[in-house]
Amino acid sequence: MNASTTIKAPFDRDKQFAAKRRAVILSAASAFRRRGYHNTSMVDIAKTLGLTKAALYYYVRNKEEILFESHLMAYESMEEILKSPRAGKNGLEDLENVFRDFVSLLTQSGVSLLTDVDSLSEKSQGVILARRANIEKRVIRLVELGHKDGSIRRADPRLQVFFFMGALNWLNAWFDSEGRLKGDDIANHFVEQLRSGITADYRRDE
Amino acid sequence: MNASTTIKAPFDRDKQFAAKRRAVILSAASAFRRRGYHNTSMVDIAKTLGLTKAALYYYVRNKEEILFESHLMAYESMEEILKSPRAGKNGLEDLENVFRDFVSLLTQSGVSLLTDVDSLSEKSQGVILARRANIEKRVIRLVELGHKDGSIRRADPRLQVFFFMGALNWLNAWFDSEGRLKGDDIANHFVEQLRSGITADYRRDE
DNA sequence: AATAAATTTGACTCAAGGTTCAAATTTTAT
DNA sequence: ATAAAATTTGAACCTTGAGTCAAATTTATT
Repeated sequence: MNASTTIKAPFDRDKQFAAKRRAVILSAASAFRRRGYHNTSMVDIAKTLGLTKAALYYYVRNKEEILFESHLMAYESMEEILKSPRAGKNGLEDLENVFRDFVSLLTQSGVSLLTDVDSLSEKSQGVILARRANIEKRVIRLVELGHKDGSIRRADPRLQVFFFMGALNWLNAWFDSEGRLKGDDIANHFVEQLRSGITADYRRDE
Repeated sequence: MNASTTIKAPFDRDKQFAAKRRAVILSAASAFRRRGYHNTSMVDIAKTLGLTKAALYYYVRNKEEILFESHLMAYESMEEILKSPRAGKNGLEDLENVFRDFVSLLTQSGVSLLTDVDSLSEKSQGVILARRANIEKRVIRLVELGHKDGSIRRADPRLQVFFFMGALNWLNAWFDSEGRLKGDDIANHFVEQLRSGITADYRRDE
């Protein structure tokens, strides 16, 4: 087993380190989501991990880096969803699938969608906003696809996207304070409302 | 004109003071909305008003009070909208009117809907959250009204409301960085999407 | 013009919290 | 068992920004 340890050891180390670093960020991100970045101190973060403030600096350069990585983690997950095929029979269904996965991600995986971009340095801000813009653009493309194949009503795609992306971001404010709701139920409900709104009847327009 | 000044003077004073105080809060609220509460210093607020930090304390007790009043101002405007009759011919139309007014308020009046409740003292937090809950409850009632009169599809009214209230809060993140959009256009678009979602065709469900 | 009241300011205090670092502790390798 | 590397800590430092206050300035009153 010596052979295996000497070979696996350094690999394990890096993995352990990466895992712990990830734990730090996930835990912090969750706190940021609930209480906000500036209302969460490094001591808070350390305590919930059973560590000391100073120990955090073994895993991250500074507090801002945690915020940066938190944002990144969420966006990477969302990009992952956008990459996966899961194609329906038209643009609308594709969009529904993506949106459902977004909601499930945010209600079940522990990944947090944050909004505080202004607490980042100018540089990081640029990276994060670009990332977000990229995701938005891809979602907008899905909508435009739906326009073309006739599955989605024609209108300013940008506005259409902003409207329902708001529902995702607003989740932070109320989800899990309403513990009785299952993530999947929310996802299904939201998809339905994304598609058909709230009207009961069939008439288009006035 | 002496007679008028002696009579009007004390009244004018209070009015001027109140007006200036209001200006402080509105200006600060706008900055809070764009940059966030903690990324806006008292010096920042003072500077945009052509004042000194110390002068602000002539108008408010402390920074938190500004945040509190900012929240309050938005919620009062929203309650105002909810109070006004403007009744349509069913629950859905009532809701549409309210929602349209909400969007117009937030895109045109300078009133800002903030989300940072955690930076308030426990006491103020209670007041603000109660206020918000009250507004939500009234909107939920409108939805339930629509359920009863058959104008709104039956589903968990809470979830229905959370979905489209998200669109309001998300406005902060993108509106006025997209300067070319008129507030009324957004309001109309959003009402349409609130009602009918984005699907192009008439079929209900699958 | 003189006085009083209202408003604003500069200079200061103070606390909170992010960051550093040398030393202590724990874990791994030989 | 011992040395080396990795991890954690306590005790500081340091910056930022909120809040205070007596004095200065501006505005209103007689």
